Amino acid sequence: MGKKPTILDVAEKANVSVATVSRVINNQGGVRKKTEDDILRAIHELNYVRSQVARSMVRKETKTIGVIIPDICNPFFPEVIAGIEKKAIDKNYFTMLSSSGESLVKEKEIMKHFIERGVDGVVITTADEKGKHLQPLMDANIPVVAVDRMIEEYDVDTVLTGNQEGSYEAVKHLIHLGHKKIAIIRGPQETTPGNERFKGYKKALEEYGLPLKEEWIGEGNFMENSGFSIIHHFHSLKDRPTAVFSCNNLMSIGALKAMRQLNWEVSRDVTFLGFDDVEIATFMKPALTMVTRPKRKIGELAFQLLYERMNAAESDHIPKREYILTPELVIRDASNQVYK
Amino acid sequence: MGKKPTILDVAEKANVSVATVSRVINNQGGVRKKTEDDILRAIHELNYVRSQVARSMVRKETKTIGVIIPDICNPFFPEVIAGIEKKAIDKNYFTMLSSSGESLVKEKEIMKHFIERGVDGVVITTADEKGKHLQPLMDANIPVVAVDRMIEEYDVDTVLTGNQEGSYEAVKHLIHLGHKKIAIIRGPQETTPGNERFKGYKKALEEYGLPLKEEWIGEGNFMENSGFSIIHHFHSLKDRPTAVFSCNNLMSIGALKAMRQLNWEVSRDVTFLGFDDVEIATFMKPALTMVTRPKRKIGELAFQLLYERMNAAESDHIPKREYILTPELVIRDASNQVYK
DNA sequence: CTTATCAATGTAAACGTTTAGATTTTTGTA
DNA sequence: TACAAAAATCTAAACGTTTACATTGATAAG
Repeated sequence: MGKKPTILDVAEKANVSVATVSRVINNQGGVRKKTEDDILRAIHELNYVRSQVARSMVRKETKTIGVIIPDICNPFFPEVIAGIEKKAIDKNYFTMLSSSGESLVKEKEIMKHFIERGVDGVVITTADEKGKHLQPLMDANIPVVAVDRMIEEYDVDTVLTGNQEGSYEAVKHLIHLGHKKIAIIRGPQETTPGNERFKGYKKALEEYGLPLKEEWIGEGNFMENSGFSIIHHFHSLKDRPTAVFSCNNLMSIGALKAMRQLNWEVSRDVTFLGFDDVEIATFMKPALTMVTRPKRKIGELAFQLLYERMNAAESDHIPKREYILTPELVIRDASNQVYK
Repeated sequence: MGKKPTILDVAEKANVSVATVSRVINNQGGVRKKTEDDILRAIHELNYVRSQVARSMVRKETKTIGVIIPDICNPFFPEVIAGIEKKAIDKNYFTMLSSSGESLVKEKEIMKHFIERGVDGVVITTADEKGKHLQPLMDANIPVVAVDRMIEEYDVDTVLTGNQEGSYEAVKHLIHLGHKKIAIIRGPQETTPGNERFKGYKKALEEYGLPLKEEWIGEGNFMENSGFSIIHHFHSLKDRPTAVFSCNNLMSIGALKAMRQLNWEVSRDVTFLGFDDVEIATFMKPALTMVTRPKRKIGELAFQLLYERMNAAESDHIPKREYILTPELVIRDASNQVYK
C-alpha cells in the first residue's frame, strides 16, 4: 500500500504543472482539451482523490457545518436534521452532528471543537437561550442559525414555530369542544418553547373567561418522566381537569402512559391534546388531535439561512432574520366528542 | 475583525518558537513552568484556537468518522447514532452523518466525499450488502464497520443482531400462544435482516410442523407502506392468518394502521408481533409483545471496533470481527391471550 | 517579418500546524 | 571552576492544495 497519490503525482504523470491539474479538477477552464484528457487519465490511473483538508487550509473554508441539538433521540430532531442535511448536501456541504444532552458545559465543548475544526457555520438548538456562551462563535466570525430556541444575546438568524399561536389554537379548540377545566403540562419557563406555549394557553383561557388554576399547571421539563408524574398529580386532584394540554412530544408520551396506567381513559374520562405529534396519537381510538410542526421545512430553512450568510460577501451586512413557521392543528377523531 | 491568530502570533507574543507553543498545546511536557505560563497567557490574550485542519494536514488524521445510514427518520437509527457519537466524543472524535435514502448512487457519492475529507473511519449501514462499491474506502485504507447489514465483498468488522434468532423466538412465542396460522411481513430477501428474519420464521414453523403457506408471506420493503398494503392483502384472504409477524418497525406501524382501518382488531381478531419495538406497542390495549434490540449498544460497539482499527499500528493485523448481539422478546399483555 | 495580444501553462508562495534534528541553556558532578 | 549530561528550546522542512503572477507559445495585425 504505497502512499496516497497527490496532485504532484498527477502532474508528473501527465507532464504538466500542479497548477494545471488544479485547474482541471476545479474545472476553471482555460486548459487545452488534450491536456485535460491527459490529466483526467492520470487521475484515473493513479486513483487520485484530492485532499479536502489541504484544500480547506488554503481556501479557509471546510464546506462543513456543525449542528448542535439537545438530543437526537427526541423524535422532533431527526426530521429537522434530515431537512438540514438534504439541503446541505445539495450545496456540497457536510454536516457534523453532536448532542449536548441539554448540558451547557457539553454545548460549549462541542462549540470549541467545531471552531477548531473550522466549520463554516453552525445550526444550534441551544441548551441556554441567553446565549452568552456563543461568544466564541461570534469571535471566530462563524454564522449561526438558531432553531426552535432563540438566542437572546446576539443577533442571529432564527427559525421558530409559532409556539404561542400553536398552543393558543390548541386550547381554543379544547374550549370549543366544551371544556372548561383545562390543565397544562408545561415546559421550563426559561425556554422559549416552554414560555410561549404557556402564554398561548393563558391567552386562550383569558379570552374565554376561564380560570387559570394553579393546580392545573404542571411544571414539566420536556422529558417523558415529567409528563408521567404530572398526570399522576392531576389524577389525584379533588377537582380533576377534563382536558389536558401537553407542551411537547416526550411529555405527551409520558402522560399517555400514565393515563393508561391509571385507567384514566383518554377521550372518555379526559381529553388529551399535545404540542408536537406523536406516533401513538394516530393509533389511539379515537385518534388524537395534535399540534404538528413542519419539521423538515424547519431544517431546510435553517440551512438556507446559514448558507446565505456563509456565502455573503464580507461587505454586505445581512440584518438578523427571524422566521416563525406556522404549526398546524391536525384534527382527528377525538375532536368529534362533545362535552358539556 | 482582524485575522485569526495563529500559533506564530502566540509564539511571538510569548517570545518563544512555534515548536514550544506546539508542545504546550499538545501537552507533551518538556517545557519550563514559566515558559508554559507565558504561552498560556498569550493564548488566552490572543484568544487563540488551534486549527484542526492544519493539524490534520500534517498528522494525516482528522479525528473524524463518517456515518452512512439509509434514513435518519427510521427510529432505529437515532439511538444507534447516539451510541456511536457518545463513544466517539469520549475519544475526541467527531461524527459526520449522512443519509443515503437506500440509494447506492447516493451512498457512493457520500463515500467519495468522506474520502476526500479524510475521515479516519466509516460506520455504514449499506444500501447494498454486496459491498463492491466500498472499494474506494479499501483503496484509501480507511477502516470500516458495518452495522445491521453485512458487507459480503470485504472482511470488515460487523455488528449485527441475532436476526434469525430474534424472529425464531418471536414466532415460537406465537406458536406457544396457540397460533397455527402465522403470516409474515418480510423484508427484501437480498438484505441480511430481510433474509435472516425470514429464516427464523421458517425454522420455527418447520420445527413445529406448521405449513409455510405462500399466501401468508407478504413481500415488504421495510417501509411503512408495504406493511400497510400487506395487511390489506392478508385481510382479504379466505383463510386469514390468526397471527402476523412483521419484520421491522416501519412495516409494523403501517400494518397496525391498516388493521385499525380495517377494524381487524389486534389481539382480539389477530395477534401482532413485530421485530423492533415501536412506541405504540406500549399503548395498545393490550400492550403488544415485541422483539427489541440493544440499539445504543450497537452504536457503542460499532465505534469501539472502529476505534481499535483506527488506532492499530500498521503492523498488527486485526482479523475480521463479527458481533451478533442478542435481541430480546419483550413480553407484554398481549401474550396472556390464549388461542386454540 | 515584427510586434502586440491572447491563450495555455508554469513557478513559487502561501495556508497553520507538527516534528526530527540541531542548538542552546541548565544542572549536576568532579 | 570546568565539563558532561540532561533539559529546554529553536530551526526548518514537511503536509497537499490554491492562486497571483510570470512565462511561453501561438495568432493576428500592421
